[in-house]
Amino acid sequence: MPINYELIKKEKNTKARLGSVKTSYGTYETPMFMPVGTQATVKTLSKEEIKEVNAGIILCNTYHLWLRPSPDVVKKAGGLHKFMNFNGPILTDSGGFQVFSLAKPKNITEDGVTFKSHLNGDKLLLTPEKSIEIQNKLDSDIAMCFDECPPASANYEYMKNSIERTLRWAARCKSAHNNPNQALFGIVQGGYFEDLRAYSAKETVKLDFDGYSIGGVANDHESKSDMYKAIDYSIPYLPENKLRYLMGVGEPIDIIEGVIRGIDIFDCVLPTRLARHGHAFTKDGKINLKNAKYKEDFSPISKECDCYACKNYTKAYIKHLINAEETLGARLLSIHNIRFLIKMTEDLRNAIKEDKILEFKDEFCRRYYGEDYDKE
RNA sequence: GGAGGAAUAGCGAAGUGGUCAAACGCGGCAGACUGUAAAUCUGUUCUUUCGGGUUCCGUGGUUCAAAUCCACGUUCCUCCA
Repeated sequence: MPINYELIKKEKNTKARLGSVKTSYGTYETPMFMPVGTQATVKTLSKEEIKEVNAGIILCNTYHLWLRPSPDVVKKAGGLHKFMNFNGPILTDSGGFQVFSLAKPKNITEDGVTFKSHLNGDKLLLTPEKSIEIQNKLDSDIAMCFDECPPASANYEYMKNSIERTLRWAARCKSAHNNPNQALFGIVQGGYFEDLRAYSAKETVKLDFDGYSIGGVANDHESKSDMYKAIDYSIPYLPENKLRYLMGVGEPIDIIEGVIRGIDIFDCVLPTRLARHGHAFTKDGKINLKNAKYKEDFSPISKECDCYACKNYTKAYIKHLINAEETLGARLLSIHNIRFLIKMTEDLRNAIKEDKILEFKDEFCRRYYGEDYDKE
């Protein structure tokens, strides 16, 4: 068994749960946030910096690594871990999200999905078998089934056909999978339709995967309440003894709401992308260091943050770096933002231990959203 | 001393009689970003009590109408002596 999830404790007042994941690189507690490193790099961070923010698993992408440098190069290097010199667990996304971000609906057939390479325009066919073959070669610790990630706005008819196909693809992924050191996760889809989420979850679980994820959320400017419903519709059918992964979600409040609903792991590009765009998470809300008011602010982003950026640099300096497009600025903010989310999941784990998850949420939101939260 | 050329918004630079408060880029000010085609994209950037007001080196002039044409001046650049 490449990974082993153990449920340690259920929180008293919600569906939140504390768990641990045993991997060949050590044991990690959940809930946990996974930084995204699409192209075999958490953008701007060295492996030492990834470790220093106390990241557990990180995520890389099948589609991107397929195009460049190619799975064969990674295999020759000795697998993803050796290639990127990262000695921690790695999850690879299947390219399913690229079905949403790159492909047009007409490019999706029973066989797979036709992409136009974003690098050189080459016509490419990604199938469940191909995705698994690539992930096998990449030798990640957790592979994801190749799914269609349909837009949230898809109608019932489309969504039903889509999840049926994704289920057939999941079965194909499972039979194609032959890397004994790699776990394989199934993906629940179904948009915001209660019966489709339930159906997708039940049928995916029947196929018996090493863990389950909920996909197709936070991808189409949907409302937060819709997104939370999609989780609520799916969770009851997922087994308690397996890891639950909410794909692509990473706004602080969404992580909290996800944890409350029984999610164990999250991934999101937000902390690193926001960093490159000059924004920083703080307990008092998200701030934009590009704003003129930080020009002479010689205090750290957050006095209560234990990250490298906050211990060593001021807002004024980081603002200057961002304004001057110096890479150190993006790097310091990436370290800070990832650490912020990871620290938040550490705090969430403590709150679960003390059965105080709702209090934690209230306290967090009161500071993060200020008066706006009290009005609700 | 002589001959040419140029002066446009914070900067660079289009525009060479009306459709010009003036393209575009940079800079400035804000906003967006959720399994990364994203160190990207969007808005805004003379002034205003939103009716308008005041602009294209300066001063006069031509014209119904001037950033645009004419005269003089100022400054800068190039070449010749």
